[in-house]
Amino acid sequence: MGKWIVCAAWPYVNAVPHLGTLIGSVLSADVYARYLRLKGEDVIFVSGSDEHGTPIEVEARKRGLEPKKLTDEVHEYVKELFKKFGISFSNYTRTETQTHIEFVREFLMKMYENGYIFTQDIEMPYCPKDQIYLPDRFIVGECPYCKYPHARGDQCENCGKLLEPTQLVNPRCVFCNSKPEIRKTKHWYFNLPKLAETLKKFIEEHPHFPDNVKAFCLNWLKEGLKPRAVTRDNKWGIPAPFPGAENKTVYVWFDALLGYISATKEYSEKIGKPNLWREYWLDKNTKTIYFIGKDNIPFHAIIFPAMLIASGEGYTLPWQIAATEYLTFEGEKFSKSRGIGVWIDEALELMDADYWRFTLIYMRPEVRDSNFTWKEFYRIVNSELNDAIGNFIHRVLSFIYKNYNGVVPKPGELDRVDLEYKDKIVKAKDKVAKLMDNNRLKLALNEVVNIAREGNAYLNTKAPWDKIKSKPEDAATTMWVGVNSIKSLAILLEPFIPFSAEKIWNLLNLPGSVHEQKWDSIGVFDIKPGHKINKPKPLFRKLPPDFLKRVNEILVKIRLNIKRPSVLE
RNA sequence: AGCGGGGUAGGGCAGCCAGGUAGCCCGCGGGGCUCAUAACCCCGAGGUCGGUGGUUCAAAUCCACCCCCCGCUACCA
Repeated sequence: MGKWIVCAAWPYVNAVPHLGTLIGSVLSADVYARYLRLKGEDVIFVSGSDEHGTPIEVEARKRGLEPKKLTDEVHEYVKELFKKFGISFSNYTRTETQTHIEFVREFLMKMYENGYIFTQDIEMPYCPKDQIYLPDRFIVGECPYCKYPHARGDQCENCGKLLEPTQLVNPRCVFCNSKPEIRKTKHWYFNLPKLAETLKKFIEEHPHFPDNVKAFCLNWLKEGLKPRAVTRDNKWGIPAPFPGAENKTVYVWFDALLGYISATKEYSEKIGKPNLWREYWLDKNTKTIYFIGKDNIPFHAIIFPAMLIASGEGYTLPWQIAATEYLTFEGEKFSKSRGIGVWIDEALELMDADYWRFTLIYMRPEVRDSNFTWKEFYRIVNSELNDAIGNFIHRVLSFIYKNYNGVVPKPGELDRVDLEYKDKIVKAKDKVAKLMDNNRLKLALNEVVNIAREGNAYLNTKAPWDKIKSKPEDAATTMWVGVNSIKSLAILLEPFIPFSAEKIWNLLNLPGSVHEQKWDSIGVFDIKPGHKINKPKPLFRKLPPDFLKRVNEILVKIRLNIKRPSVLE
């Protein structure tokens, strides 16, 4: 048994997360954390709301609110949604907690004391009307190359050229359209180049990072690391701890990444063992795994390890980075402003959590972007979840219920077909585990569905509905194998669809909870003859044939009626 | 533009790192079954594996170039 910290990227709470955010970080991490627990590992699973930074400050200002008021409400709302999705966090917190703020300030001071922080004056565009310094992309103007009038300060979306804000013709503040002026300001920088060699070694010699993460990072390193500003002139954020930096705040990335540690610390405090977090984070044998989207790789594979090293405290460095590609929605990018996509609160109004968990993992963008379509959603719910899994379970349980009064019959000797099916389940235990270990959650789930498919084929081959008349002992054997395989199936399904797995456990009338079972008990057929099961009822319902025609209309209604925090209206 | 990843039957995906007559699910055509939620099972049709060239006895797999999609390019997070 080993110590694990499972980390899910912190959702930025300027809005309700959409399905892509869910599958990329929080949901994938939950599946993995649940799997580890079944394996008997010692797991702390953390995440939280990332609530600082310019976009939130601006979003709040637009609504005439204090940023804290905005994030207070959105945080509570999102936290509750994740609970409904069955995300089994040890601690889901936020970056505005006292624990986090103090931790970040102390941590950055250690980096400072160790000589990794220096200051530099730079010139930044400043909006005199809004009284904020403007990041490049918050300045718009005409592209000097293609004359596109809405080019951003970092890049023209029309011609794709990379730009400097000073190149824009007629530059304007994206919020109020005033002309930005250039002001000089002092900032505190993290001396990344100082760690270039150490980081190169860390990544090159890393035994677990996937090839794409390695290649990406080594390329970054090859081009040379640049110092990175740790401070911002924003009002909203954690006050920078450095001497002379009293009016600055901490750049949101240096704050959010440390949340993984501070959330563990807070968890320790909550359970009354305030020093427990050290036993995890300061132990080199603790495995930390980060579930993130592909855009986040450099922050987790380079900047975060660099910070951990610079602190000099001996924190355990990332053990694995499980980066997903992107989920698109009906062929387009999710877009809040254009209303493209489904947001996780709306999703729950439409279907229960397990339907989403199942379909999203089934579509998980593991090696390339994948596309969410309602057609595919409909197909996966109806043919995979319902027909393959739900129906297999229901056929076995209702057969036992009707023919044996719900009592598991006494099996005869297992024949070749019985043994072959049992063997498939035993093999699936290792097959699924191996895929999970390699972060191929989608393929792992597919293997689990295969067990149900094989189960259906097994039933057809054995035809207990005939045998119960001609050779009752054989029908009894089939049902004993069937009910035991369903027990294994429940455990295999637990990481993916925990609510339904628990329902199966209850239908089987087994003691305790499926969540507390052991992975190694998969393939162990220990339900004894004479065991009484509960009255079966179908686990899932199918989407109606007109679903695809009606889904947009349904969604419109959901959007009209949904109760979001007032700050988001 | 540079760097990274991807392009495999109508749809969704695996195989590629360790080359050996292309595999899974859905859909489609045919058959079977009737325990089960019109569910289940079996058989079949359907692909010159983005393009071109190369290495090799043999290339989806290795190499080169090209086309298309996605991401990153350090002050969005």
